[in-house]
Amino acid sequence: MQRRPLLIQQDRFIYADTTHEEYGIVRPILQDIADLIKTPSTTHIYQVSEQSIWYACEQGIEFHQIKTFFEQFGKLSPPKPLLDWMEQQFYRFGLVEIIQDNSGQFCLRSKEKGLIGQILKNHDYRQCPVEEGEGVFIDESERGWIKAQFMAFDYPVRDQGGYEEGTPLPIETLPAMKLRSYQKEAVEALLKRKQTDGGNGVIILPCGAGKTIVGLALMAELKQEVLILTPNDTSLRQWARELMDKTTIDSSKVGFYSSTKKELAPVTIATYQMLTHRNAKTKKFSHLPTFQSRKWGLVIYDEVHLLPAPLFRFAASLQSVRRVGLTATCVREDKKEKEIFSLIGPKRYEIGIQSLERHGWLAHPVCKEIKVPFDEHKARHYWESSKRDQFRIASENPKKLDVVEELLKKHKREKILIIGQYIDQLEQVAKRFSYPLITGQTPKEQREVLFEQFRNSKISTLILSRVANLALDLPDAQVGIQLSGTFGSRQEEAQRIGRLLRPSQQASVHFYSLVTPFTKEQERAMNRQLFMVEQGYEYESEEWSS
DNA sequence: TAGACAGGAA
DNA sequence: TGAAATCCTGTCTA
Repeated sequence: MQRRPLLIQQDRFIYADTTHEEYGIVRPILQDIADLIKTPSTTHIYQVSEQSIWYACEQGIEFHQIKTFFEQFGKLSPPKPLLDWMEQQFYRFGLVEIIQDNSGQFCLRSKEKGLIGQILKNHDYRQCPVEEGEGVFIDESERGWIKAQFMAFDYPVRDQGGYEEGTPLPIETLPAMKLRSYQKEAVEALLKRKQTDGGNGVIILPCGAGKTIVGLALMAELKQEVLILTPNDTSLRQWARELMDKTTIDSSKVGFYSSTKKELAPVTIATYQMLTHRNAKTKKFSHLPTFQSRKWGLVIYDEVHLLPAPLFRFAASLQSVRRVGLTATCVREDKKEKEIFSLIGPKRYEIGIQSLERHGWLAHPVCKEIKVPFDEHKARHYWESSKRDQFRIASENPKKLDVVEELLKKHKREKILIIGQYIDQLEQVAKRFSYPLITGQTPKEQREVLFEQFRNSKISTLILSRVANLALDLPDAQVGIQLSGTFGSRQEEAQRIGRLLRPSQQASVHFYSLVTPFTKEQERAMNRQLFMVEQGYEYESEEWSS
């Protein structure tokens, strides 16, 4: 009993001993049923959540299998309350369904009597006959709303209502576009159960793994009109470019719907903000109705983790349309994860950096955390400052610049990106090392010029503010130096490392994270690093001394 | 008709 | 927790 790797607690936390010989066996299973929360030294702390269990259900895992797993690898026998709670979650999954009967009417049915009335209080629905439990007829347009209501009470509804077909659109991918094996798998995972609940969901692929390609392949499979929603202008253009390059579609069939142009076309690419915009006086959505007027066969939510809350209503109104969310990061940190689960769909496909690296599609990342202590003067300043200012003071630790100097020397033949969060700090770096700095203030043309020079190796090093997080047109680099980061989001880390990992001739790339030890910044940095740990990599830690 | 810029939003 | 970036609309200029 004693020599087992897992400590399973009643509070849904699981402590895994990473030095244990069996950790390699339990890790993949843990990742299927729980979320990684913290990684202090030789322990990985996981947490079981409602969604992590539903995901397991989705994968076809059964309750008794988890129970056996816990019994086999737990130091102690698993706590009964936890098992009961988990069993309850398994029971909830699939308890409520939406189906379409032979006459085309939608029916919401529950295996448990009274549940529908309890959740949809004050709403009268006509009873519909079911073999077990109870059922009511609902209107097609209510599907999204109803699913969201049930989700609010932790009942995930299995939507088997199928889809309406969109307006046909002839589109093929060009022969030159070869799908990689995992891209093919992703497309199949999404479409495998076309008629029921298989045409929607989330696909998780690391940056640089070709999410757009998966989108194009889906379009070519379905051959119906498409609405593509993206977070910004750059990815808007990116989608258009890829469509032109890799499919048979004519540019007259592709429309931009953004601040400058407002075209609706068989393939329409719009920004999220466009859809969320409200009229200042009437408070009504300015553009939503326009989008609802067309018969889409597919809606693609690019970077679905950025889906803004007001858009959930739009998403809810489009439940009869096939939809796919594309993202590079686990959506699960987001408080809105449940809405994405119920309105876009469950995770259908995920592949990690490690498997892509093994096939040579991504470079091998070497991540190092360098601890840069304050000098005495700054240390005093830090401790005397208010809690509010401490994070920034630690982030802007001037000693970090000395480390940057060392790193620049060490990697002088490689292309380097220096990334930071505070403009003041970045300006200091730019001044000291005489490299160009790009911030949100930098005009677009100037950015492009600098990117081009960097690509041609005319400049070896660029200094970037948060513009780096989502800018798709940023060229490849082999070294990333993170001076400071935001309040510990894995997403940010994912984007920044992903930036470097884009397929390149380089076998490995280096990512350095500069952190002031024993400060607020270090706590946050630990959370950010979870991203790579989750992906199966470890950060090496190093103390810097001058 | 296009672009530049200010101001507001989330 | 807070700073920075982005996108939208409307207005002005050429």
